[in-house]
Amino acid sequence: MNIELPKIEHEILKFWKENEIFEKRRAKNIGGNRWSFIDGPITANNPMGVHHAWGRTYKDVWQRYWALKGFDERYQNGFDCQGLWVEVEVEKELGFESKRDIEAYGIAEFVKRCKQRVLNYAAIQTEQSIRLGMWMDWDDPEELRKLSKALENPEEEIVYRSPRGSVKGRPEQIIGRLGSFAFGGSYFTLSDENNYMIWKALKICHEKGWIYKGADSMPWCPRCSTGISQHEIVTEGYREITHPSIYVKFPLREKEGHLLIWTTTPWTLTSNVAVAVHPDFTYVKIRLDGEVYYLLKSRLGEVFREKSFEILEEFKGIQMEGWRYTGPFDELDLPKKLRAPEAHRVILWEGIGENEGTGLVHIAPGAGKEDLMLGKKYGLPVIAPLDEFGVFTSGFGALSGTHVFESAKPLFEDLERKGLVFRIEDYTHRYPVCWRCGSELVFRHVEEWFVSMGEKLDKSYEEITPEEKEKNLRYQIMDSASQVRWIPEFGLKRELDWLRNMEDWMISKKRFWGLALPIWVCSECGWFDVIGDERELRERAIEGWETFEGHSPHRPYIDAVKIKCEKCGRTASRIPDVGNPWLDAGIVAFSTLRYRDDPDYWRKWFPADFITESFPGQFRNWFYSMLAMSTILSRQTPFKTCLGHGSVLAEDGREMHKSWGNAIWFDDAAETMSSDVMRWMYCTTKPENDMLFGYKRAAEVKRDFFIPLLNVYNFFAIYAELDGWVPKQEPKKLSILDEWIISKLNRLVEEVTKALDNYDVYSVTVETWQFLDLLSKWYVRRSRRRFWKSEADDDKDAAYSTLYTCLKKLIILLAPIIPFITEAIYQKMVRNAELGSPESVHLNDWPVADARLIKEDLIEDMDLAIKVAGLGRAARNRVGIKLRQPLSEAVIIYPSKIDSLKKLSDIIKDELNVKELRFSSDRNTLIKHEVKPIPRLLGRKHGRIYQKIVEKLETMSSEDIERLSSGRSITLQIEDSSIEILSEEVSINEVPLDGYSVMEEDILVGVSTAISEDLESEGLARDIIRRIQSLRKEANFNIEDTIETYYSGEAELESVFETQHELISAETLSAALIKGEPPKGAYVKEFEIEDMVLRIGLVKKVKS
RNA sequence: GGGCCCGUGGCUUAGCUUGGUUAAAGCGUUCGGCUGAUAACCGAAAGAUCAUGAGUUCAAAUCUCAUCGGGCCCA
Repeated sequence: MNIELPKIEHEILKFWKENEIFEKRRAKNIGGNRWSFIDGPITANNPMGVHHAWGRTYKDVWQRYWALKGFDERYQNGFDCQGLWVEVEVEKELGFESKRDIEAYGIAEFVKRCKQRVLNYAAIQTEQSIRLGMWMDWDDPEELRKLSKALENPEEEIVYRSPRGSVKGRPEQIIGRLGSFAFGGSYFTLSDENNYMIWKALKICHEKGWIYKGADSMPWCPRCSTGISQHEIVTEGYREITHPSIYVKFPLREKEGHLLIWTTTPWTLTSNVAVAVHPDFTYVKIRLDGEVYYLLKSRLGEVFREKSFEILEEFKGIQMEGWRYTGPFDELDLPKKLRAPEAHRVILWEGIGENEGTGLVHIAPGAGKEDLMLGKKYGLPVIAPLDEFGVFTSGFGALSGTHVFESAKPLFEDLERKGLVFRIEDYTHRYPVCWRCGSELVFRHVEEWFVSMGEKLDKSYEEITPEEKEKNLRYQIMDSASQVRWIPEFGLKRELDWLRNMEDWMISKKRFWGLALPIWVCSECGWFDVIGDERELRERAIEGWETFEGHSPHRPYIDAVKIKCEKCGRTASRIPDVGNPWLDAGIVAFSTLRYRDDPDYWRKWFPADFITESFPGQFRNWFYSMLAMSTILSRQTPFKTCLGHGSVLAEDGREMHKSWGNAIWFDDAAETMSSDVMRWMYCTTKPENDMLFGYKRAAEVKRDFFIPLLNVYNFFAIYAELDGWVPKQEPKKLSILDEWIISKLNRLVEEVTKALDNYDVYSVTVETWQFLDLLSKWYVRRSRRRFWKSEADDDKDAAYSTLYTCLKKLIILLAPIIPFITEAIYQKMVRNAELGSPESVHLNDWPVADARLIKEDLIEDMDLAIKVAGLGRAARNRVGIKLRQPLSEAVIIYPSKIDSLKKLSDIIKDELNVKELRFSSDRNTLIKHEVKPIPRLLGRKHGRIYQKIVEKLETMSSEDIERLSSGRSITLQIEDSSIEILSEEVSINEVPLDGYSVMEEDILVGVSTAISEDLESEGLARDIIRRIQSLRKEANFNIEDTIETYYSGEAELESVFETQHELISAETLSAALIKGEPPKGAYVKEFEIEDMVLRIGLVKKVKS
């Protein structure tokens, strides 16, 4: 088989489609045990990336695995459809700059564009996912594109071919029902059911009193008139900017002097309410030029520089708490109205740093995130100075109507007039900007809708009582999270940590394309209610229903519907906000499992056995929103096991970026390295680590795993075809090598099954790779001669049968991970050989290990034999005798295992190319001790007679050597005197016996190095055989062709052809060895063997 | 400011839960060998202060603490 993997994959995709293999697998499993998987929706806003492919590989691996085990599954992919990301892309398409452009364009038209974009990218992602090998209940991508186009003619009825049959209707209605049970196919979070299901959940929250209108201070782009999320800032939204910073004096009311504060956003001074100090830092009261100031001691040098000042007092920040001061803009209407002047005081905050400013931080809850948090804590008023375009609202005197970007100058002039300026200077810092238009962001106070998470109680989760939990969603969600098996385990810790700290869930977003939040508010009295579903809305509608009817629950049509205020009797309208998109994704364990229309179905599939997603972000996004929704609706977890994985980085260890030139597009990767290689790369990465993805690694994986796999198959295929071998019956007699690899195989089946049951595919790749390695590098290598044999005996049949079984089981085990190449091998190998075998590798049953076939002893012994072979080769290597040269014997010293190793003698003999194998438990069979005097000790001690001692030592008896090497001393007779030699006075080395080379590692192996004439001639014969074989190949003869061999050359070589006649002709399939010139047309070549010339000619013998 | 993950030969990683011989593997490098599976294979060699420091212990890559560096998240 060739190794152009992408080409094979396209063929397999065609095969699956034409033969409806996936449909057959599903049909086969219907009614079986259920395995429930819920797909975390992929945002259908751009093409799929290689980072998506990691998680999607996991998803497919386990869906396929449980399918092979006969489990019934749902196979529903999900697309995330609503939210700002889609809006932004559509705005770019249309060349829009701000929200105002959208309003001018028309919300209905804009929303239509968003739907179209989502459908188009869902189509592309569907195609890409199919290319990756994902088996899902896919909508036809062309049909999705058709829907997208059909939106241009909204009134025209069309026919949509859904996976479960054709349906007719207006495009908007069809789109609203995508993914429904009647249609089949992927779920889309824009579907009517998904949206209404969220309504139901929100209504439950409202009934429990958890929905409220609150306020948050968020980064805001005055130009685009929209809030920017923290995430958008972090990814690409900081720039070095120089601003005028100002030191301002806040006069104290009941004490002498001023608080000295510092800010880089002077416009926020208009909304100042308090001043914060760090409770533990040291502050000082100082005098400078006759004025008294308070500030952080460690900032003195920076703030006053060379000026001379006098420290009057030192104290901790906590002592300043409650000091009252006069604010810089207390005369303005709005601060007065909101009673800011009365609220001014010093508060405590541990978030203050020591590296900039004065250590006194001016706090404006209407213009800063932390400010608002502190304001809440201390019950401070909130002054919001800017409207949505960044202009000062009324109530700010001369500043009203001024844009925030133009406000610095008038502000400074005003402060100068009041004598409150200490110093103004430029300050450069990293400042957030809008990633779309580059405008500097401001923090703006906005009213938003929240779901209360419940009070953060001042004790650990374990200590929360059932009564406390009853009212507190936060701890209820923790209960749910604790029911999950998190992989890796630290997932639970992280999720609980997030839940412990999280603020109330802000569910509103002031945009256009998204969930229509089902909150209706009376503009007169402020009463509000949450609508729970479409029927309730219809019942309570007092106007606008006709406008809405027939539309999906999206803006603008839903906004037409009004209900009656139950408090004052006037009209209540829907709030214009759309929902946080994590509501959309969080509800899918209910919306897609038919919670509303078929509770039995829901109970069957809920909770999911398994979900898997990339870690970054999901603890606060999908994992969280799933848990939250499910806790609200059912007080339990929606998924039992959650497998998380890291991020995909480029091969240089950095994030992939188009502009850095290190990004790899999914489509390119699939067509260059192949989907199987990608999938294997993902599965060979430990999920908790980030992975480095690139073509270099892909080439490595291909070379190390895919090519050996194909080589083993090719080896099998070549000979099986030659012999016409097909699996018929159980082989009569397995060789010891067969039994060994079958043991390994069954053990592998056990281990792979266990690992996949445990959601650990990494171990599967390790185990299968090791098995393939042994199969290829030991079993096949050692078995080659069995396949070459010309006669079809039982041993040959056993070899075929064993290799066939190993390959077949191996590819079934690997099928979930690399579904293409395993299918390709299966089709060629199994389908041709076994009548009635399943049509596809994926239609097989998962292999079951036969424990009786696992021979632990044999596995151990073979490991040892492999080691012995290695040591033997190393011993030969050491004295430079090449492996082609036969030797008379090898000796193995390993007392404990001699008997079991004897069974493997033939294998070891052949591997080491020795005639005999000798076993012994006596090391002295191979080595002797060599005793050498240590001159430094003996020479000094015995002086003159030292030379005589040396002589004596050279000829000493083996008993004496033995005494010395065991640590005892000996006595030498020299010139009538007895000399005692201590073992410390000599160095004792182990050396091989003459005629042997040895190698030791736990086990001692030696080979005899003496080469007789016969052995030498056989070695030469092997050299000659090798040359003839390579010539056969060069001549393109078939493996089974018989030849005539002509030779001439140096006499010594010529004589080998006579003495080793049989060996040479048998090995090379030579019918005759003929001395002399070859005839014309022969394939001729000249060689050199050990500096001797040999000329060989080959002629193919025509078959009679 | 807080939480979590990671740091092991030139490169990529295993080992850490449960401390115990000489820290394991692949790639790369060098030398030698084998080969009718050949886009392979086998043997050997060189190559690691296991991020740093302290502690616990008879014994630490492994447990504890601190520091440094990379990453994720929260504030």
